[in-house]
Amino acid sequence: MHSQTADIASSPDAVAGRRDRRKAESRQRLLEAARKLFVERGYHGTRPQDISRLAEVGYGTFYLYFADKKDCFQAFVETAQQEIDALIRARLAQCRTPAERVYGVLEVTMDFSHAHPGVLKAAWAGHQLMAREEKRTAGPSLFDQWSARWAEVIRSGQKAGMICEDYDPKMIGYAVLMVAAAVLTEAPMARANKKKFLTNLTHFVLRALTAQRDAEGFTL
Amino acid sequence: MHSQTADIASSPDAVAGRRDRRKAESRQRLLEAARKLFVERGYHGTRPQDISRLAEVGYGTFYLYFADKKDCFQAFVETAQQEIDALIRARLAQCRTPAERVYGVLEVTMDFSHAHPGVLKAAWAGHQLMAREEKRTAGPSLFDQWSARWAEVIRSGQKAGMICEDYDPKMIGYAVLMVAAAVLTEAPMARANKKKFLTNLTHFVLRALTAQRDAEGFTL
Amino acid sequence: MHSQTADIASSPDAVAGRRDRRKAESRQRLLEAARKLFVERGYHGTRPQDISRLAEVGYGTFYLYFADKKDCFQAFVETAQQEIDALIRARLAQCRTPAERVYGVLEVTMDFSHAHPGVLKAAWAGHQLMAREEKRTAGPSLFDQWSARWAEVIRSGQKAGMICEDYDPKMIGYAVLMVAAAVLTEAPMARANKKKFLTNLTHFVLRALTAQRDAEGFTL
Amino acid sequence: MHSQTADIASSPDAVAGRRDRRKAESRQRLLEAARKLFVERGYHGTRPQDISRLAEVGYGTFYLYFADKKDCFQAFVETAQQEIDALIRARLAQCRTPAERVYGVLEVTMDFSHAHPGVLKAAWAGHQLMAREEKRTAGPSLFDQWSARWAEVIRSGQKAGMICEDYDPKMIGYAVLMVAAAVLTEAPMARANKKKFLTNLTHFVLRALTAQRDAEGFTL
DNA sequence: AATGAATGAGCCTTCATTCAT
DNA sequence: TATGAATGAAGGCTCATTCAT
Repeated sequence: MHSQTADIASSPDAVAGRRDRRKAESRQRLLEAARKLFVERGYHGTRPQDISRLAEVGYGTFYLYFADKKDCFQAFVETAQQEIDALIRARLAQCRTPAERVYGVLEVTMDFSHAHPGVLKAAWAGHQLMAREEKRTAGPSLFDQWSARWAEVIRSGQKAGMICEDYDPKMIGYAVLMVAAAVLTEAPMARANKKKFLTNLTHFVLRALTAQRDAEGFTL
Repeated sequence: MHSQTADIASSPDAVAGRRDRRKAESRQRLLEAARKLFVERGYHGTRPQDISRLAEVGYGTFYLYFADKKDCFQAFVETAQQEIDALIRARLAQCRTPAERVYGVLEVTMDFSHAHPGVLKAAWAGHQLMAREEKRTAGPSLFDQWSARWAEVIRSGQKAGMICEDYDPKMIGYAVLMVAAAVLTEAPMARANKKKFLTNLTHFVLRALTAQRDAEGFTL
Repeated sequence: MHSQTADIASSPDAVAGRRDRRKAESRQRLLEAARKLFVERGYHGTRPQDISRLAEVGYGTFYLYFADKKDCFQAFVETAQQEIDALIRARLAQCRTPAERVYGVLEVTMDFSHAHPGVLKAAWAGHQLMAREEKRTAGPSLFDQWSARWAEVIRSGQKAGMICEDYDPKMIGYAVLMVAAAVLTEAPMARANKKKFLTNLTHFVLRALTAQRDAEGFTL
Repeated sequence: MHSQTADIASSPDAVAGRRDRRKAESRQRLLEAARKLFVERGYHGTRPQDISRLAEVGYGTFYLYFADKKDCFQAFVETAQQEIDALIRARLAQCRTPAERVYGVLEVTMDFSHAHPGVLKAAWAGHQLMAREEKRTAGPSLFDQWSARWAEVIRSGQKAGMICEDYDPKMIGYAVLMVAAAVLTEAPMARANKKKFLTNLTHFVLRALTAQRDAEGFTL
């Protein structure tokens, strides 16, 4: 019984399989450590060494999985981006009206922000940091993607007659994004009274978007 | 014999005066150089030496006017803050209705942002950077101050019955601030079509704020 | 049961034989990769990992065949040395007069240098590198051996009355060696006009060596 | 009397002058330390730190005077080159016949090599090292320059009928250079019996160059 | 007040080597 | 025999700050 499992376990494929798993584990642990530290101390306050130590691997191991510190940070940003993105997509799939969508996205974002405090903030701030220092930012940023998605929501809302037609979708998409970003800047009031904050923001956005007669007195 | 040479050169007061002017000049030049560099290269990309060189003073001179690099950065932030603040105050003094105020603030902010590209963005981003690294941030941040001011605008608008009464002024103040911040994040669309961008944002905020019957269909 | 499977596969001897061949193969491939890389990038520019990868064996395999990087380098040097040595010996066996020997050696060296560009140069330069860093250089260097061989050629030429008797064989052996080294330093002119370069050098050395009346006018 | 000298000493120009002297001193000490260490331990065995420590300046000071380690090494090479160059020029100015020139150059080189053991060798070996790693080698190498100079000597000797006309000056210049290089490779025999070594080499080169009937028996 | 050479702790990164599989 | 993930000492270099002048 020992020899049998041993034979199976020691086949080249099995060895490679175990190695791959080990490898994936290391990367995962480094990424988790990186997230924790980047969030707590920011990009410049975090050394590759610190990440390695927290991940309980050697210093050099860091560079087996990331080309350099920047690469690791970008991996962190992308991971956070994908996580929240998946959540938002899932939520949006259940929403029909623009109102539901707005509320849904804000809620998901806020929930994520509470479950993983500082992550989105760090990812966002750091992303801008990177943007200046080098141009190798592959693809459109988190910011741009979400902005574009909001623009799309607005465009379809306009077609359905539910959103003011005089809006430029891209510009207003950007504005909505900024309001949503209020959630992740971690204003003290947001932590203290989540539900109320969420309701206020949602009303704010929906009233801003909803097609209706403008109140008298604000001709520009 | 001392008085004699002094007479020839200038009176003690005049000497002191010139010294002060010279001193003020050095500080001023350092501050201008700092602004340029912090905006162009960011906090971490700017060395005290760079600032000194651009200001055409000795390296050591930097430390005659600033305790350290951070101190200099904070001076830059405060200066930018005061400049825009003065402009906003002046503009608000001419506005009566909330609508005017909103439009006015957005316009002033945008004009400043175009006149001094990157300054507000750098000041804001850098401020957040500082906030994490040390707690010695004197006084409330640029962000907090403006947020409070918007809250005040909203509160008074509510009293006048022009702004929805169900809003929490602080929370919505924060939301409006975020939209205003869209102006200074330098979205490409903002530069390309300033007037349109401004109009869109203003409409957005005003519709969000204005007290009126909610459209049917967005019960939360 | 063991013998059975063995029979099906192959006899123990055949297995061992294949293993040896495999082993020799790995070493051979590592050595070839090492030569290529040491020549292209030099000692310090070549990592054991690079050699392993080019040889298409695992990183650890390198250390099954070489104690360390230095050991591998020395193996490369020795191999190159043996190769050219064998060629020179073969050529010398056909030469009778010192003139023939000189020309023969220069030609062989040059041919080798063209067939394997950079190898002798790298071996020579690297050898000197090693010499400083550690004293464990086993045996006399390539340089010393050849120098000694030239000394021998000269000594025998002097006995035959064909080479100036006032020369110290070792010193002049060294001088001839340096001229021969010109061949492997890869001067641009050597590549461009091989035949002419070779003729010039050979004449140079032979005239220098040949016993004859000195021209008037160069009393030292 | 004190105030007077103080006034003179403290004038801005005097301060600047003292600073410049101090600065030049630091560079000089770094360069001397660098030479000592590069010669003793070679390029890869010498760390900027070591150089700084030996020069008794801070680690960072090194980088005030050299862009990087390579730059420092090149400065060392150039310095050595200029020193020996000046000596050779001075000597050549006194020589009339090619014979004198050859002997003169060999003697100067050897004297320098004895006075500064290892310097030329290190400079030469290191120069080749650099050549592979980067192409920013400004201007022609030590090697190329000297080779060209010998070529010139040979060309003029040919015109005067003192050097065989069938030689290609550049190729033979290269050959002579190699023989001269024998001096700086520090063969053991060179140290032991300087005068004899020098005489042997000089005879060797002069016989090689001198125009005369070739001995019978070495048609190529 | 002004200067700029000097400083050295600390950063990011590499690579020869090991060892569990 | 073969593997390749893991290691961490060591390397080159930067930069905020000081201090003698």
